[in-house]
Formats: sequence, C-alpha cells, structure tokens
Amino acid sequence: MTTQQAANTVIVLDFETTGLSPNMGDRAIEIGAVKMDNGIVIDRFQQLMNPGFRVSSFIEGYTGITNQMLQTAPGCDEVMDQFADFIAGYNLVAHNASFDQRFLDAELQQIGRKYDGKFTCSMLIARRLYQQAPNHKLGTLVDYKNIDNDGVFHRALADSEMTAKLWLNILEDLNSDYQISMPTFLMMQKLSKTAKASVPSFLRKQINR
DNA sequence: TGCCAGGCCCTCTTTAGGGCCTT
Repeated sequence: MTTQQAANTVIVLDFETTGLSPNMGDRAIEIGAVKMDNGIVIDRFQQLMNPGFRVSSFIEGYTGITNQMLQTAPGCDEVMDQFADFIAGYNLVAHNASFDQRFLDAELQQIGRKYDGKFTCSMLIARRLYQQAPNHKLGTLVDYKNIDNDGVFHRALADSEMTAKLWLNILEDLNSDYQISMPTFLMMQKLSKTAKASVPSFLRKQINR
C-alpha cells in the first residue's frame, strides 16, 4: 500500500464492551467498522462476540446487547481474527480512540495478532476544532454538526457510521475554514496528538514549514 | 480490607488535581 492510499483510506471503528478496562478483565462484545476510501464508504464490518461470561445489567441497558443475544454469538477469538484481516494495512479512526485502542490491542494480543496502521482520535480533534460545542460526546457532536442519524446509539456499527460522518465533517471544515486541501491522515494523526495546540496555531506551523 | 481505567488537557499548574470521554 502506498502512502497516498493510506492517507485516503481509513477504517472508522467502535467497540461495545463489558466495561471500561481490559486490564480489569473487561472484554469486547461487539465490533463495528466502516472502511472509507476518499470519503466514500466501501465496506462495513459488524459482529457480536461472546466474551465467555455474563454481561452486567448496566451494559445490557446501555448497549441493548443482551446476554441472550451473546449466547449464540461466536467467541471473541474467532471474530477478532476476522477483524484483524479487515483492518490489515489501514489506518484507524475512533471517537476517544485511546479506549478502542486498548480493547483492540488486548483482544488482538489474546490471539497473537497485531495491526500495522496508525490510530487517530476524532474526539481530540473535535475538541480543538469545535470549541463552541456543548461537549464533545459523539451524540452531541452529531447534533452539533446536524449529521444524519437514525437515533441508534451505543451499538458498534451505528456509532462507527456516525463517527465516520463526523470525520468527514472535520475534513470538510478544515478545508473550508483553514483552506487546507484534503489533509492527509498522517497530518490529522499528528494534530490529534499535539498537546495544547489549537487547530489554527497547529495549521500555521504546518503552513510555515 | 477496600478499592479498582487511562489518556488528554486545562488551570486556581509543573513537587497537582480534576473534568472529560469511552463501556
């Protein structure tokens, strides 16, 4: 894969999990992802997975994913092996990516697999770009940017679809507000990791190089 | 025994603390 391909094709993903921390024994229960090439969705991935133990009533209520639904789902190992193939060679985006990256790393480690792409966070960029938003939760930003949605939240594919649309809004706003032609993924990745930098100051540094 | 995430980022900061965001 060339650098240009890597910049223009990203996979936006979202995990539903049994809790907040794989280090505390939490596991993934659903993965959803959309593959976008130059802003067009060209592929999707969605799969429930059985974590091997019952999920809490809080998680059932929060996600709508019940223990009954998970009873007949394939195990995490089988699903994550398929997902590792799906993401191979592509860069990744997620909302609050540090959360999804922890679970992705933990689940792939369980099956002895890795991914090569870089991980970028739509939330960190949105915090800099949309400083007037009430907050930077995914649902709030979807409303703030008037992004089409079907009202489904906290399911992996629905959230990844909305994050993908938010990602396109971010790219478009950087283009229209700061006259930056389609920023490359690598620039966005750097932007998300540049501590304490507002978007304009960051872009000025890029332009002046 | 009782408690238990973790990274980013702001501020009443940097020899620290706390809110935000994800499930």
